[in-house]
Amino acid sequence: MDEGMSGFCIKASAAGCGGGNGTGTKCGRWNPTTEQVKVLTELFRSGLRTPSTDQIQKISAQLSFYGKIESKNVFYWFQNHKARERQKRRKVSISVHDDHHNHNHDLHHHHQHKDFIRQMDKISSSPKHFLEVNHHHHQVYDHHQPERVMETLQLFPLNSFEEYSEPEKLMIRSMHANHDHHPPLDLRLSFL
Amino acid sequence: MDEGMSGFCIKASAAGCGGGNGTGTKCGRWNPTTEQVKVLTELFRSGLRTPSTDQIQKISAQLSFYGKIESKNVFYWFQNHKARERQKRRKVSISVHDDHHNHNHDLHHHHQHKDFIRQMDKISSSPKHFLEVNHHHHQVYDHHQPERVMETLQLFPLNSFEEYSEPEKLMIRSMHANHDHHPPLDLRLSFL
DNA sequence: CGCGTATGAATGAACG
DNA sequence: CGTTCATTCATACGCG
Repeated sequence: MDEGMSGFCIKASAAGCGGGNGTGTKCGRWNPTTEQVKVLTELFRSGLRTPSTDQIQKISAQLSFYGKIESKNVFYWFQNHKARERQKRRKVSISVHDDHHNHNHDLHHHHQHKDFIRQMDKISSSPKHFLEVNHHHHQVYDHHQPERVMETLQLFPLNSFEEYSEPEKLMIRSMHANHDHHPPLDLRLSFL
Repeated sequence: MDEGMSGFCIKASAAGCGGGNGTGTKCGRWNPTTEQVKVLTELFRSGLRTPSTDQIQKISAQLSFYGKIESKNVFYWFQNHKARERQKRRKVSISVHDDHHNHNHDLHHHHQHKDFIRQMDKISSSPKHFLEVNHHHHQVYDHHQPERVMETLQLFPLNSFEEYSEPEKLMIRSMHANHDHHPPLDLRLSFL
């Protein structure tokens, strides 16, 4: 995943931040200024927890006055702040009422989705090699599909058998019943 | 994605969760190996976005060769990858443009596209409903604060430049309503 | 100077 | 599906 590629900029590219002025602007990750933090904190304290897109953009635009910032930084900031508050809070609450040992939680599995996921587990965790993922034309209502290839990709040095034909794995897009009956296409990852 | 695909990897993903529990490896959640990620990414790149049940099972069966994996992991992976790609693209935001005070240097910028991509904004939340700066109700966790956030919060002494007028990349995408060119909403942090 | 902590960033899992 | 939650990874920073 190119874009998903993440984590960190490789050091080599470190210079690219603000233009490489050597003033210590590191490009690795956003480092909020105290003013930025102050504003964000104040917004948070004012009750804002999950800003919308517009809010995020406005906020980051404003905060850019104090220094380099991107909207994703604002997004992450709120996500993290909220999460950590909850996290800390949770520790406290655990000790608060640590009773319930017999929690008869009526986990209402109220939707197929969950059931579906539930069923889905365990099905294929055994080391079976050999696959033919057939993939015919998946109807794409998605916008661009650069390449609708994936015609013959094989994932491994095929050598094995596999038998997953249980009748109970009818899930996934159960809502759509979008079943592709094994499309006669086996994908082959040649590069592997 | 873990460790960098740039080679130096950091965390050698836990090897064995499935085999035996002896190693005390915490198997809280699936941690894909780089090979698994590579395959999944390749499939995605090949155009696969919403694999069918059968495809999911086949894929996970194959990927199990590289390590523990369940079908639902594959399912979620595609869901997330698809969603995040869209999300990323959807949030083309403004902050990428100038850095007011710091608009110097335009030397050197030859980053690998990787780095370049990083510069782009991404992520944030998108409004499902018409939004106001005011968020109505949200999760169960936060429902204390006076839910009236800043109707009019401005983050600075309003002398800062509002250079939203860059016709170039300024197409903040807002899928729903809520655009009067300038939402009558300008944040004002009175307390600052 | 080497750690422990705070926090930015990423992503698996799940909800509505 | 888009959004949100939870957990983890990576790193900047401060302490001793």
